[in-house]
Amino acid sequence: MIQKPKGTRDILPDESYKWQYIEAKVQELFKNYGYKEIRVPVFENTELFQRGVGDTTDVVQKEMYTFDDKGGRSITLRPEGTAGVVRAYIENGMASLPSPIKVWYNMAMYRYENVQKGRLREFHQIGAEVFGTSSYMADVESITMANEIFKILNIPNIQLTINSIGCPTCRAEYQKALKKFLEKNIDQYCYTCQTRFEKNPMRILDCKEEKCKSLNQGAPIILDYLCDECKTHFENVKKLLTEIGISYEVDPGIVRGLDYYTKTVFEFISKEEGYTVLAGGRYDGLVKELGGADTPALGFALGMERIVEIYEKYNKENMVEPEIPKLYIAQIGEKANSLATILVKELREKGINVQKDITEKSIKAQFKYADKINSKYVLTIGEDEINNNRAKLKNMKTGEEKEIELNVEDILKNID
RNA sequence: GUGGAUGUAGCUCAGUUGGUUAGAGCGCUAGUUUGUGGCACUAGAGGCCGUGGGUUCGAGUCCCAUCUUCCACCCCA
Repeated sequence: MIQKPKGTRDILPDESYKWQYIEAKVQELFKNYGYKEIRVPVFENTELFQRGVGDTTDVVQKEMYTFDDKGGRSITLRPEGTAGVVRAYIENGMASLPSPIKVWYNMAMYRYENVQKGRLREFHQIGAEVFGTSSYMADVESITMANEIFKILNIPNIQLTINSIGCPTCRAEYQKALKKFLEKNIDQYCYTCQTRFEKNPMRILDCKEEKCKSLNQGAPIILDYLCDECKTHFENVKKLLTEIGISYEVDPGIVRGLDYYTKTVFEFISKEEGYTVLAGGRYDGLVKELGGADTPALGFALGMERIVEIYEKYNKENMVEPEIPKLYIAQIGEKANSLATILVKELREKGINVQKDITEKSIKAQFKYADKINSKYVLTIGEDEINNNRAKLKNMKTGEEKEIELNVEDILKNID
């Protein structure tokens, strides 16, 4: 048996309808916020992610599916959505569209990671990006829309945390100050923290070791180092969020793992599951970095596998129902089959979910099958029915049977 | 990349100190007065016991390796 590659999942029929439900809900919400769908390639030139996501990030350094194609080009399966969308924005001159430009996407991502709870090598993200606004109002609108997702899906216990990581100028200042602070006692920190020092010193502030926690007392905080512009921006975001009644927590420890973020960053964390379901932020420098005009932008992405898992947990009672057939036409004999085939075709053309036997089962087995697939009604056709042009329609739930005329109109009238 | 657990029918799992043709429940297929589902009964199909080595007269059972799945670190959605 050939099995699927590590870290991949099949989404079977008994689950896919839940995905469709969530996707439809989210997409409707996005539409009302003025977002339109964008679809971009699964693979891109490797350089896009190296420059966009950042050469030093873990994602680029050790998690990308990269290979040379037969033409010798270095190709990478997208590990995230933003870089490709930004590339498409630049390449297709979308800057000339009325600003702001809002797009959403729903696509698979690929990261060579070790598999664990809520983490796969192929996973799916729905994301939303806005181009052409540097205003804090865009940050708030984006966070508001994200927040709505959990409301419309009836998912509680989600914590919104926000932070500002400043612009390149103030962040550099901060990192200098932080390193200076950490340097004094770096040999007393745990091993992981020591390895974090060069690459990602801000992570040390998030360490759970008691020893490191106490050493971190009095460490400088990014928020104290923000330049005036970044500071005002963040204050405005917080103020408006409060005004419109969205509760949040400021967590100076949030550092997104992708290099392109600036100013506002945010995460929606499931308290039950302990992982982040949705995350995003502003990336004012990315469009320029990838060769476009200097364009402010921001966005977020949510993990489908994670949100489906949580959705199921909280919606056991009022779970969406899978689509079930309205009618099953049971048949006996060849003539009945011909008629059933025609009826089924015509009813389907009218948009009705109707099933019939295509396995040459006995009448009894046909009824069994109709019951298993939860068909609401069963119409039985045999010689007599064809001759009399009347047939019995059975309500499978109540067991009631009534005789109706054997034509599409009368069938439609009797199956509500 | 590191550490820990796991692997027997489609699914959930039994399988006794290594011993003959590997079991159950559910599901699937068919039948139980030959034109009617759910309940009950009967029968059937379906397993190279994750894979590859080794120990042994003999391995689902013991040893080694490897892969998968799950969990944690790192990192992330």
